[in-house]
Amino acid sequence: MEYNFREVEKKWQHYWAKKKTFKAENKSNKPKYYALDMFPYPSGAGLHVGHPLGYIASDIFARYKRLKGFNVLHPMGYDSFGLATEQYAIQTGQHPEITTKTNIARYREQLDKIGFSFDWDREVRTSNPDYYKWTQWIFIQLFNSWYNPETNKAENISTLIEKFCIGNLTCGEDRGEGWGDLNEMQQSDLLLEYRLAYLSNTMVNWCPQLGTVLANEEVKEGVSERGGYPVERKLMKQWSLRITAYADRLLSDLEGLDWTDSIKEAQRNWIGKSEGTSFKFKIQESDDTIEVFTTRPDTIFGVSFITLAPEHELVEKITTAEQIKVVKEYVMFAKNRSERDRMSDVKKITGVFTGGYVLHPFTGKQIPVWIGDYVLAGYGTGAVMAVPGHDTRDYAFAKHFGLDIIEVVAGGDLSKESYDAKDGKLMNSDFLNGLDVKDAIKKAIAIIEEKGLGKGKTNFRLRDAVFGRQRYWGEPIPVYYENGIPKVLDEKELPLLLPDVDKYLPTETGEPPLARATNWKYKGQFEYENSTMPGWAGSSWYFLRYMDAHNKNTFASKEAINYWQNVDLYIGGAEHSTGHLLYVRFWTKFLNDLGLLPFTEPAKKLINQGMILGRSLFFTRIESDSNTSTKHQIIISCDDFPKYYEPISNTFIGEYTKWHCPVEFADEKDRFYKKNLAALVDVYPMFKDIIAKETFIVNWKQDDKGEDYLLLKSEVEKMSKSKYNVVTPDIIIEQQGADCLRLYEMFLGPLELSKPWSTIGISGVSNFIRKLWRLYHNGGVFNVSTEAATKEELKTLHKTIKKIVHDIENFSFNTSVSNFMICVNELTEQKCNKREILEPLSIIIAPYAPHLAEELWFKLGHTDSVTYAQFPAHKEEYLVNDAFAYPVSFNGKTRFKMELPLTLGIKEIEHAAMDFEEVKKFLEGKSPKKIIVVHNKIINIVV
RNA sequence: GCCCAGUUGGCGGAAUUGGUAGACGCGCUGGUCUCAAACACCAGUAGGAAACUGUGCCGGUUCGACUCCGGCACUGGGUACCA
Repeated sequence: MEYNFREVEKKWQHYWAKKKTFKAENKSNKPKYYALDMFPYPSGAGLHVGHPLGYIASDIFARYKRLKGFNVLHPMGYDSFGLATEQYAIQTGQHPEITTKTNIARYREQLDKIGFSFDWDREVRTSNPDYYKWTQWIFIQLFNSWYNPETNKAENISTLIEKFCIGNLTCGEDRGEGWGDLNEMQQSDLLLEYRLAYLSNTMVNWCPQLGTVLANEEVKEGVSERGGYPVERKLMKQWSLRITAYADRLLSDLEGLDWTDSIKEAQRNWIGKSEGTSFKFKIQESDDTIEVFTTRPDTIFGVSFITLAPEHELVEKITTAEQIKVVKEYVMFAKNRSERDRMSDVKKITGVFTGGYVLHPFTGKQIPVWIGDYVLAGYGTGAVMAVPGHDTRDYAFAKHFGLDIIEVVAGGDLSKESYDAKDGKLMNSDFLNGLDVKDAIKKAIAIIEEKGLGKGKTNFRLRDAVFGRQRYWGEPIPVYYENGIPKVLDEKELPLLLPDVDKYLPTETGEPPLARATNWKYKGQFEYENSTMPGWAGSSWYFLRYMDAHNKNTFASKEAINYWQNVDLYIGGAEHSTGHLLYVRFWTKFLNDLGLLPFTEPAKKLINQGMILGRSLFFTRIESDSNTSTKHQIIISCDDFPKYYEPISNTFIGEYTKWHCPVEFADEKDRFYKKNLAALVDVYPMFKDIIAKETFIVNWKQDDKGEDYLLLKSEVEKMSKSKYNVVTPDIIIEQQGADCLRLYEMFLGPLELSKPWSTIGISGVSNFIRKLWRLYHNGGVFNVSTEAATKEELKTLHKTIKKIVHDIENFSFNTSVSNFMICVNELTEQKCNKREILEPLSIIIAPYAPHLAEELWFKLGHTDSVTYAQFPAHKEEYLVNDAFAYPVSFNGKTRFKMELPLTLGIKEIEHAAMDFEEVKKFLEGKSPKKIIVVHNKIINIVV
């Protein structure tokens, strides 16, 4: 009887669920291990073959750790608030909650079929009120906290009020009076400038099509990450989180983390720390000053103009009467440019002269003040001292407008380009002349500080995170407004439930959907905040909830947190490197500041699995003749391209276009058969429009059986529903089994590498499974002997154990599958069916192919699950060789092998080599210059 | 532009971290079994007739380089006027 994976896999999945095999206890004598996956957003498309890649890896590791005697927490849940579900709700009117439930059910079914060892009793869903109650609770803590720079941590807002009361802190230049003199509104406004969750007028990324603001990392190249809609800058009153308070700690704590360098580097770049100096230029004939930020104070004598951001507050003040018209026009132009426009013509230089001047602090010279949109309002002071000689952007601006370029650092050729390198001697720079750049920076700062012109300052690129979304399907922000003053709900009043609305669209007046909720008022009278939290809110702390998923009194009990600590292994996609991973680190540090967590980082080790790419297939079409009234759409096979191709002009005759063919309609040779046309149109109605047209001609080809087909063009791209290239794991599980899928996904290559999905090699893995099964069977009957194993058999087993342990601990799952194959090949060769070998083998393969392992374990006579067996240790004694076939090389080129006992010393090996016939032959009578012998490795003879 | 990762047979990929390049698997070729196919099994498979040549390209260090160093090219990902 061959291995019946369908029956076996079902049987054990049932067993695990019934016996709660993977239930993790919050108390145990065993050491703990927390293996976490980034939880999925349950979309309507279901799980595709890319999702399980990381899940399989972490599952193997979790199962391995159980076998090694650890108490393992390996949970799974759903990031179930989000835009896609809401867009679907808008289109169909179906409540997002229903869509979410359906999608989750489908995900769960798919996950179960792969045989993961999740403790499902701990499942979390971010859209469940039981869960988002605590997301809201954390928001309230953020609102009630400020960041004390003296203690370098978050503290309750009361300690700030105290400082105001005793006058240690002033209430701000424009307020002047003491805390007690401020009215309630003024006090509220003042505190909002310090709270970690705060309301303010900020420049936000507004996406009109989505009807909401977006965080910086949700905007890619000027369009929204989801949907690809244009984004513009807009000043809006918004909730934000003061992540910038943690910028320095987020940066410095990266050091101790076992994360990949590329992720750490991405975070460093995103945080963007830059150290420099800020100092003031006095405006001519005015008491006002313009403050600039620079990292190159050494180039102070190279300043030939000042550039302000169009939004800079002094623009109006400094502009002269003659210039007022052009300046106003320019500011309007800059404001109305969308983000994408601005980004797409970065090289286009725009700006205007204000007519105003500032005075150089050292030379007293007049310096013109310009406005340019290459200066960002949100960074530094929104003003730069332009040093065209030594800054590329300033140089371009100066060249474009014909402004002076002064050389102050020797070493470049300023007629061609600016010289930005921090290398060379200062010139034309008064007291800095002759100094190296490094020393000049020091001296310049010293003198600027001495003269009281400015001081050293650190800037971050990181912006505070906009936290409100003008959308429905998210956590309501637990805030109400009393006389226009924002106040948070009492903890006892949580959760603030998401109200029902008649439509999931903004109101006629442009208010967010929550404004549609009728009778939704705090205590029946105060307006609630009607924006909701962003998608990343719930995922910023979910790893904590798994520790104690059903706790009604707190987000997770102290005992649970103290036992589980932070995540030992976190696996997920690299696309979350600057979004999710920064926020979850931020929240962890914040909760640590409040004394609620005993650790400051969420995850000790992080691995990014590579993306599994899809292989898209395309119909290719040539539009025959664009001049005649009837255009013929000729669909051709891609290997017919040359017939329609004009090699001289490098173009197709007529217009060439392509469109996706759903991959499941093609055979393994990328052929689409005419007989499937009706089915294609049936499943994908959009093809009807294209194919049904009368002007549509298909150049079918014929295979050897005379059947009509088209050869499709293939390309590798991201797997997505819209590209018709999604492959779900379901078919593979149905045809080859879950263990096969698990092994195959690991066998594809290193976990971190991106690779296109292809099932071409899967038969090798499925053969391996059958071969392994056959070791334990003879003619279909279970047949394992108790005879003692031979030396060779023991060597095969122990060699394999050693390699597998090494591979797992280095997350090299692809090579461990190879090693299992080698092991099974050797044991088959040895005709081994000894229990002494096969029983340990069934344990070490259990993390990879758990269903198969359980079945073999059961057949070996065990009554409990293999999950908690003991992982065998390898014994070196079985691995010792007594001889080694030394490769003998001449000048580094390997020529032949020579078997010698390992007991021989270096000198003896040398002698043995010189006596060897083949060596003599290669030496041709010459004597060698040198012989290099590396014990157990190589013999190299230099001639 | 900048940052990161990568480049090895027809293909996915190995190489104990400086010591036999191409493990393992796919594919392909030939064979056994079969009326035939599937499955399974056996043999071969970097290129070259060979000497030899071969890990993206050029150079270096070394007895010895896929591995280390310098320079370059290409591919993929991230980021974008951050002063």
